[in-house]
Amino acid sequence: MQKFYITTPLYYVNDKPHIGHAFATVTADIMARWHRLNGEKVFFLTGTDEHGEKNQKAADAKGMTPQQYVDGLADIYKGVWKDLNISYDGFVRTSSPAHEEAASRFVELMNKSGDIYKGEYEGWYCIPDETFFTDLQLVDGRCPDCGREVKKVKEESYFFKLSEYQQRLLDHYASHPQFLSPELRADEIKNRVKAGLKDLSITRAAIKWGVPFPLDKSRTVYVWVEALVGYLSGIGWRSKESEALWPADTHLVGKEINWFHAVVWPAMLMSAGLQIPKRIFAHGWWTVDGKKMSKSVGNVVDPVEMVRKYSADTFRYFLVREKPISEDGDFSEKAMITRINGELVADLGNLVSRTLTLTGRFNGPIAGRPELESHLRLDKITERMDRFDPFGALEEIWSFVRASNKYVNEKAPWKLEGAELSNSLYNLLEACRILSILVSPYMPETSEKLNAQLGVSPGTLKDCRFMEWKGNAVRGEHLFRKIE
RNA sequence: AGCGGGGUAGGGUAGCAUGGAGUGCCCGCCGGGCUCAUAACCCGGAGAUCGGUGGUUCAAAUCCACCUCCCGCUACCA
Repeated sequence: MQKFYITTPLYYVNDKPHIGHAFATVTADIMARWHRLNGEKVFFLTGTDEHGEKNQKAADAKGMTPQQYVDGLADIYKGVWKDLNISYDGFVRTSSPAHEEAASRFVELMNKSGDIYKGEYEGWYCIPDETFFTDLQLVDGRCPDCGREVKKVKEESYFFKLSEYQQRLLDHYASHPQFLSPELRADEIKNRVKAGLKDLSITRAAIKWGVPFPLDKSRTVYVWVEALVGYLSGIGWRSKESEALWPADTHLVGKEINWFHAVVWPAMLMSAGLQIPKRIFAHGWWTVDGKKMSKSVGNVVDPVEMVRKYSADTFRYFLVREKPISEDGDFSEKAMITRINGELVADLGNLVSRTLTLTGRFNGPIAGRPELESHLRLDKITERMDRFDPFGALEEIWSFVRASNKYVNEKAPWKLEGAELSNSLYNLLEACRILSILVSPYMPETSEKLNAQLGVSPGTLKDCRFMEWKGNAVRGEHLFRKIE
């Protein structure tokens, strides 16, 4: 059986999830559900990145231990994913003992390869922000975040010989064109790697809330290096199951963390002697009402509120329908309402509604010839999904919805009777049944409702063709409520 | 500054690699049809000097050069 292992980023838990987190997680969920429909052995991992100074300080301020503090945050994430109907198979937390052990073991493997050495890190440090910057990042010699003065700091540190992997990385990119996805991000990474790689400092002396560095327990492992290992610890690295799942098929990541996944992570895996994931897919960002989302502007979109207001299915639908996964796009409730009323209510909901009303008026057996089948482009839908394009697949699915609505107008079943009426109903009912399957990764609850009204059991991709009608259709409530 | 991406009807996009009538899609607008359907559905129409200038060519949204505007990334900030 074919397997499919997909991950979301392990979210840094400095706050509750916003639309960006929801977008990545919903997208990964849709892909996971799609591959399950295809009969594959799927493992869908998400989780939280919980170490680092920020969490330690936040915990101190609340008089809690860091562990207590991040426990609460991890629960918030899990709660939101439940609200959004996320079907994850694993949830990895970087503060868990299993993860710490895995991270430690990983560092030891890198060390065995001779890729770790002790050196000195030098950088510009902004004391109030507690952040290091490189020469390039400074703005007029000052902190790019707060504009205050920075201080040159030297710190003893262990390094990973990232620079030695330049050629192997470039070779890998060349021989695995899909690895850097989407294409428009590929050159960005290739050119930067071509320009040369610096070794990566992988320990922190000052940060206590982290995984102890195995070669020198007075330090902790740099959070990034450690968090990446979460993709292994999250599937129980070195267990039988993890052997069958690795390498990951897709790491879905935000474009801002593409570097770590497309450069640092494969180099680390090469060093540790492990296989490289098949695809790193960098997704785009959301603006909100045309503006960059930020707390200070106060336009942060809360997914929980959207679910409460519009339902999980409609919010999920909007997130993947409004823009291509790889592009940036704008979120507004107005745009969402337009999509709900126009595409869900008027296209899909209306198709089901008119089909079931017409069916309800007919008493005879339902059978016919597949006249609508040529409008169903399952090959195109599958091709889009294979390219990690659930947005494009939705376009194809909707062209079938439109063709079906058109079929109703052309056939005018209300004027037909007998075998011709039966034939038109057959086509519409089969179209609805197939649509229910195709839409299920995006809107699982809607698919269930539709199946119940059609009187059919959930199908798989194999059932997405016109067969004999075997359902028992009874008109029920509207699938979607129009937003006035 | 370096590297990368982009500027196509009122808005959003596809098309560009392999040049061939401004061709497609969604929203909005105008008109018509239908009456099964949540005034939903279907058909038709208006609306674009394809960011600008110059070049290559019989022919440029598409290729080349320059200009201009917007955006992203720039590694120890997760």
